[in-house]
Amino acid sequence: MPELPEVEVVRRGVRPHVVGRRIVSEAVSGQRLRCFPSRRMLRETLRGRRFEAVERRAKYLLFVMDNGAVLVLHLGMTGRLGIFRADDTIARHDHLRLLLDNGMELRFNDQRRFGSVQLFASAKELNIFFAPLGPEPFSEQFSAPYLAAKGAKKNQPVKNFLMDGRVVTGIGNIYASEILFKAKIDPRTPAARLSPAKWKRIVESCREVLARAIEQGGSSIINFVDLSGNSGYFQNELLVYGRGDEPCAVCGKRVQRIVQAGRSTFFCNKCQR
DNA sequence: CTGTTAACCTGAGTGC
DNA sequence: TGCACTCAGGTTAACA
Repeated sequence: MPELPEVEVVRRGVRPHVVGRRIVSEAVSGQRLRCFPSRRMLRETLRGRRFEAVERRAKYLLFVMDNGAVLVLHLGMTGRLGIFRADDTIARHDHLRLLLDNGMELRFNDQRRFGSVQLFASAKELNIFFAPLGPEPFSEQFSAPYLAAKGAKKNQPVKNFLMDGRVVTGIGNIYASEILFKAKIDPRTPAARLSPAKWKRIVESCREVLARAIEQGGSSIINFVDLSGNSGYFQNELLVYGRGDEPCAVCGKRVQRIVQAGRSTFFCNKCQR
């Protein structure tokens, strides 16, 4: 589920609940996630530590602790974070619970277990892990010339190119379709065939679509909710995603659904060339 | 190297 | 009520 906007909404929601608080104890489900630190590692690194900051890189949430360690969460497709009272009922798929020094508990729930939990001892270790990642969409480095250079020899469809975290981070299956609709570019176009002007439209559309989605609290397609359990609103503004066979909002022609690299892509073959 | 497929999981929805 | 099947916001190893 969560792409950049949803992860950013979660970050903004969780930050005021944890920064300045100390971790009293940790509890885990024992269920297998994509990555999960050992109980011992969790205890030794986190117990008694205070949260100093909550940051985001790509679709990862970074909890920076006062000992320099960083707890890194990835929400996968169905991951959620919530703040609960310690005596609130534990839900199915609550995989990590961190009891805070104010009696509240930060809980990470992930139904499909595609999410991950990682611990890094320092920012240096973290940087090694993040080294392969491309730039953030809102960074200066992310520009039309950058994309043109990166895509110069790629025959890969531009939609899949944009979803590659080594190219640019945070764009997933929903926003890739929305961004290309806004930029009026056919998602099947090989990256190498895009003109500088089209790359420029892509960069602008990325920023506009993602910024608007953050403003609207993200998109709730199946189960995304923020820290307070509220849905986002951006799903109401999705122009093509999930609208196969519906009329295009701009020209009225039917929106197409195709499959690219195993994922659904939605687009208007009249508006997007 | 490049690009696609399958696999990792659970659960909701559909059609019979 | 049940069964078989499809699909879902991500990532990544394996494959051609």
